[in-house]
Amino acid sequence: MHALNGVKFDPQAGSVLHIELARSNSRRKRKPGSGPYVVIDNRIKASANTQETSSDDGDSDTEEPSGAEDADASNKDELKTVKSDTVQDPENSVPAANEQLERTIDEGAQACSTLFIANLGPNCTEYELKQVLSKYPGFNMLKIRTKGGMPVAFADFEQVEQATKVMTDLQSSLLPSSDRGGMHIEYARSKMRKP
DNA sequence: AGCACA
Repeated sequence: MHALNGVKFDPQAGSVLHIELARSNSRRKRKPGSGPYVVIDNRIKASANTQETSSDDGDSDTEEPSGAEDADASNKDELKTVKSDTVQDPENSVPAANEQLERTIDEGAQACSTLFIANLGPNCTEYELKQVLSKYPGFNMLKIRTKGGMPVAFADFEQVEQATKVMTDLQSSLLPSSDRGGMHIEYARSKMRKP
């Protein structure tokens, strides 16, 4: 099949590559060993290909008296090198100095009163983590969620500074249940962000 | 790197 296609079309036409790829894709559509049900799909693809190839078919057209078929440049595909010379930086303008009272270790995250704790041990319990966090002032509540893999925790505090204190203090610290290194603490991701 | 509840 593919050999016939390559011979039939002239290499000067840029559409050859496109047609060959389409036919090869239709061939790959056949699922090996799937059974006779695939025949319907093959028919549909074959009819579609016939319609596509009929337009570029090399039949001699006597309908047009001018006969300027060679001058038709629709099939010519010139290789154009697309260059983006001017790179516009979208965030070039710095609006103002950040008025953050707290110097955040992770500058990318927005400070908030809820901490996101990850890199916990596989069997880290909420009780164990709560015992550590409850030593700090302003501790509100703790939730542990186990989504398939490793558990993650959310610790909420009264004030942002209190959460920051806990984050900087317990950062990379090991729990008795930790076996994958110290826990990783960030500010919890909030839907409310500065525009 | 991995971000849920209300």
